[in-house]
Amino acid sequence: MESKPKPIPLGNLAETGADEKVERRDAAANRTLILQTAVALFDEHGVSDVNMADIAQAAGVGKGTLYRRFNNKGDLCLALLDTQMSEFQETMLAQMRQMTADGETYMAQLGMFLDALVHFTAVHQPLLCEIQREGLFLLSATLSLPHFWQYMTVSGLLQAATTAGEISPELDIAYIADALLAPLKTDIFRFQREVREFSLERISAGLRSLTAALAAAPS
Amino acid sequence: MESKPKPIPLGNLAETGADEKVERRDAAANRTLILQTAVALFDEHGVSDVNMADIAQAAGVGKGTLYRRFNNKGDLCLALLDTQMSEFQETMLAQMRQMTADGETYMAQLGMFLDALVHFTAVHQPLLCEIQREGLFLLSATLSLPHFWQYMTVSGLLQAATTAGEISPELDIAYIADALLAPLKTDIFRFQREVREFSLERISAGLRSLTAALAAAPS
DNA sequence: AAATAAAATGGACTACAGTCCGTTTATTTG
DNA sequence: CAAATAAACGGACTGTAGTCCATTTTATTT
Repeated sequence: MESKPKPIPLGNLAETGADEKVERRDAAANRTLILQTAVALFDEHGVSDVNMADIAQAAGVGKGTLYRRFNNKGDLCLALLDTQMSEFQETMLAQMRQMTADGETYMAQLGMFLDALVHFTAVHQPLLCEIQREGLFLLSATLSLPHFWQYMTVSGLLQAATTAGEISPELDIAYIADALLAPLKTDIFRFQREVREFSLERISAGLRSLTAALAAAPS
Repeated sequence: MESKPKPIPLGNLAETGADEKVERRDAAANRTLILQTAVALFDEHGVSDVNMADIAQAAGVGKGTLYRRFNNKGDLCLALLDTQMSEFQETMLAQMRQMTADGETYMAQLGMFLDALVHFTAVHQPLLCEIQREGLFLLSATLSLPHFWQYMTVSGLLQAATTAGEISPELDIAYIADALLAPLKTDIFRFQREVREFSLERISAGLRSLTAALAAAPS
């Protein structure tokens, strides 16, 4: 368990190593072609109404080529979200650093993070929905990138809060981190938005009330 | 919003009305035949390794017949779970009545209910997994039966706890009820069990710590 | 520049979900 | 009991995900 007050998620979410073989020129060209085509189709018809065959055809490549780059639609969507996830991450880290400098509590930082995450989830819902449809979530923890770094951030902040005495040391941080993020999984999030018709503010407030309860409970 | 201290979920989960047309004899026979066949196949190969065509063939009926009774695999699994859900429900209601009689708090009852639900989820995980795979969850709130009555129970208890002054009246009960149930959705539950390797006790304890925090926080 | 090896390509192919509709069977009515 | 009607039936059919592999393209070596 990391006990550093400041969690440091991985930098670039897509390529981790340095010894990665360079991609052949035609392959690289096709990757960008596919991504651009996918964006165009998604914009026109909506993410859920576009299938892999459509993308392959529109991009003028075979299905084999498409699947060579992206194992499934979720994988492709993950690639489309990569940049924005990195930016969001950067912004959050900066904000948290600032708040620490301003003497704000870690639980306050957690509240801020969850608020921001609610908005991020709302904005990117269609892509996140596809990303989460796959078993991506299950594969060896490391592989659901979105959940992974969200989890790292939340558990890092909870750990820091524990060390700082803001919450009880009895709490199971690993569990609580998952549990706080659970209602932001797209199926539940969509259910709350579309069926229960909760506003984003209501969802944010609900999550905050949970963190507030944790902070207020006796150790 | 129901403010009764005791939530009363619907009795029989499958058939609600009284004016339901009687099923033709061959249809009824096929339904039981299909269900029995499905159970046998599920037992032999595991729920996830059996598809609808397999079931139809093993039962000696056409796919059309199968789909006429059950819209999809999740629907079929829901039918298989119907009895056990009703029993679980009955047991819980009885237990809660007893606890109320013994002067236990509603939040204590909530803890008990969540504990039991963790075990129920673990035992029936494969079926629940199929049930939740479908958009069943999304359709008009009423239609995800498992979630629906779990939600009714939890929100009912929270409401009662509020009235009894056990938790802050500021809390958004509808939100909290969803949020407490969210980590028991099968994708997250399986992730915690299989990847994080959490024990059932750890999961129960984690949920309890959340309810405890709610109960302990000032109003 | 030609030969070779490795990687990439396209589209046919398999597998499964779910639909459709012409035929059969149970039930009701006369 | 026979005819009429409505429900149920079976399996062919469509649509989509994802795999496979013979062929083509790129990069490397001589």
